[in-house]
Amino acid sequence: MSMQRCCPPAKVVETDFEPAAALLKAIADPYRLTMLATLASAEDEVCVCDFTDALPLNQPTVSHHLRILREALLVTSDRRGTWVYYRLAADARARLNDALALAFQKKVPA
Amino acid sequence: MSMQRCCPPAKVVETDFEPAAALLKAIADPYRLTMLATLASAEDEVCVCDFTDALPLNQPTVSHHLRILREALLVTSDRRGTWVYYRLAADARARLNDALALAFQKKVPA
DNA sequence: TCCCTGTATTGACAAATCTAAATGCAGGGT
DNA sequence: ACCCTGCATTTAGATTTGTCAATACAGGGA
Repeated sequence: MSMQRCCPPAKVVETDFEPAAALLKAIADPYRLTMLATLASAEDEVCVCDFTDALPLNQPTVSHHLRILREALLVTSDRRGTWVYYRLAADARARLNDALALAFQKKVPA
Repeated sequence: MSMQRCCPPAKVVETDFEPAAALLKAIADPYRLTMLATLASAEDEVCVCDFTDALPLNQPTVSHHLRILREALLVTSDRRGTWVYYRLAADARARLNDALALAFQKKVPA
């Protein structure tokens, strides 16, 4: 005869996780985490030149990673003269926490 | 004459972010976030068939995403008869929080 | 003005990722 | 034994991502 059902059918969540996934993807890279951690640790702006000096990456690659963080609105940039300084966005940590929380929120009680 | 230095040289963090980045990369996908959220919301195991039914993905693709979560140790699987059930790893949330915290920890006071 | 330095962008390439078709495997029913 | 169903793996193709070389741009100094 027919096999039993596998289980009480579980309800697959229907939230749109595209924005959260995009945000998490922006930080899912060792060099970008290094940049974020440096900005967080500095609690102040950091010159691009510090990254190009310290990281084993060419300057365009550093720019590329910073751009990804910038477009995710996790950092802001400020040019003063020849140099460009990056700063952690004020809500960076909160937005990442929220992305995690979105995935891990418990079932809403009916 | 010589230009001034850009700034008091900022100290770029030297932590190894490879593991944290790998963990974050495992969840940086909308479908995998959906799966995690479903497992978290269910607070119980979920049959693979629920995902293949609910998601606009073919079965091998569902298996692929589940494998990535499994290899990141974010979920566990358990076959019972024909069906395979997935469950959120007990420390999944904690490990992700730790990955974030690693990036955002403040400068250690000297 | 011209040059020089720091940063961003463009273009090209290799590697990784996502997806699906085909196939393999495990376990239950007959 | 055989078949059927659910899931995993393999293979292949398209897209995305990370990297660098070359180039462009911005701003300061001479």
